[in-house]
Order: sequence, then C-alpha cells, then structure tokens
Amino acid sequence: MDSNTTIRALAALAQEHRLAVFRLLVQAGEAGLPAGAIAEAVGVPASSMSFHLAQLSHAGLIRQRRQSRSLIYSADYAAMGGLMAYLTENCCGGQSCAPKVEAAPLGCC
Amino acid sequence: MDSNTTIRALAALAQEHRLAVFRLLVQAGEAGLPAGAIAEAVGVPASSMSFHLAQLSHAGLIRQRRQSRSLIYSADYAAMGGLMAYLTENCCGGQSCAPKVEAAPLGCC
DNA sequence: TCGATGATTCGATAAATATGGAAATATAGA
DNA sequence: TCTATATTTCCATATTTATCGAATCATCGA
Repeated sequence: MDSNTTIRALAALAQEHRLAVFRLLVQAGEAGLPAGAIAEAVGVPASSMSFHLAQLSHAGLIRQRRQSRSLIYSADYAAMGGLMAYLTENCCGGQSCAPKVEAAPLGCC
Repeated sequence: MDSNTTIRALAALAQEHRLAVFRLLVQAGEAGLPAGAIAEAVGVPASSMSFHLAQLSHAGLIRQRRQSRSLIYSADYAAMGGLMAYLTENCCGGQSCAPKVEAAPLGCC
C-alpha cells in the first residue's frame, strides 16, 4: 500500500458516520448488509449514506455486490490489513505501536 | 481511545503533508525536529506547516517542547499505539487485520 | 408492461479544511 | 535595549467535504 492509498483509506475512516459504517460492516462479517439497513442503523438519510458508502468503496475498504434489488456492502479485511501494515511499517518506527492485546488474535504474528 | 479521539487522529494523518511529517518524526525518534527543519524537509511554507503541526498536536499524535528559540516536535508513540489498538479492536473483527510482518518487530505480540 | 421497492445520482447549499503572505510573539546574543 | 532568528497567529481566499430532497435508475413480482 502506497502513501496515496493510505491517505484515501485514512480519510475514509476519519468521519463519524463512515467509521460507524465500517465498524458495523466488520461486525456483520462476510455476509455484509444492504445499503438501506446500514443507513437506518447509522441514522442517516439514504442519499447521504450513498455518498459515504461511495467514499469507503473508493478507498477500497468495502465491497459491493448486488443481491436482487439490494446492494450488499461488506468490509474488505485485506484492505484494512494493508492499512495496518502501512501504519506499522511507516508510522511506528523501531518502537512497537502494536497494541498489547490481552489474548493475541489468531494469526497475529 | 474513544471514537472521537480516533477520528481526530485519523483525520490528522489523512493529509499528504501531515502524513509526511508524522513519518519524518517517527524516524527522528525521541530527539524530534524543530518546526523549521520539518517545513523545509516537507517543502511547505512555515505558516502552513504551523497549521499542520497544530492539527497533529491537537490530535495528540505529536508533542512540542521548546529548546531555546526552536520548537521541537516529536512523535507520540503511545498515541499511535492507542490508534492502532482502536483499529485492531473495532475495525478488524474476529479476522486478523494485523499485517503479516516478515520479521516480526521487537515487542510484537 | 406496470407499479413498487431499493438504491444511486443530481444539484444546490452549508460547513470544514488548506494555503500562504504579512504581522505579531518569544527567545537569545551583542 | 536593539537586532536577528524561530515560529506562530491573523487574515483572506481557494478548495474540498458533507448534507439531503428530488429525480433517476435497476430489479422484481403480478
């Protein structure tokens, strides 16, 4: 992940509603959620939500697929991993910025 | 770190010049760098840089100390760690977003 | 083909952010 | 105290971002 991609991803997450959306989608897992449900959960009108979903999508952090009339959005874990990798490598120096996780998540290190 | 603090930190890093500054300060380590040197290194006029440094400072990502006539800025590793912790806990779900580092950095996990 | 549903795009507007020169502030040395 | 240096604050302006109703587009079932 290069610095421009990183900036787009950071900017995408640096907004109240979009951070809420991303967290929601991470919780929802691979199944994802339809745009309408996301808008309702976050409490934002559909057209505004569409704007935010487009931002997240453009940043590569979420995926879109059609299921009948609904557009289902889901988190792209690999992209998030790429962002974490960039920050770890470029913004944590020799110091470990990696949080001390009580129980290390599966696959960590 | 709560979600508002996280948003401020993400927004602070989501800008070309500020991301460059933060990377520079991470490299510089605890010693830090004076504002003028940062502005010159990044190629931005002093007044603009002052604005960006204030943003990073307000987000808690960097520290300021005076040394004679110079104001020395340095990265706050703990704040960056807090951001990483928030993202790991809230935006990576059960999946591991932690990057697969070839050689795990010291202190990782 | 028609109407209903789920979602996006358009367009106008409001708000926040970025830029950089000029003026002001703080410190140090002569 | 005067001057030079390092940096910030002020100000005006340009740019980007966010908001949301209305119009449009895509899909499905009857």
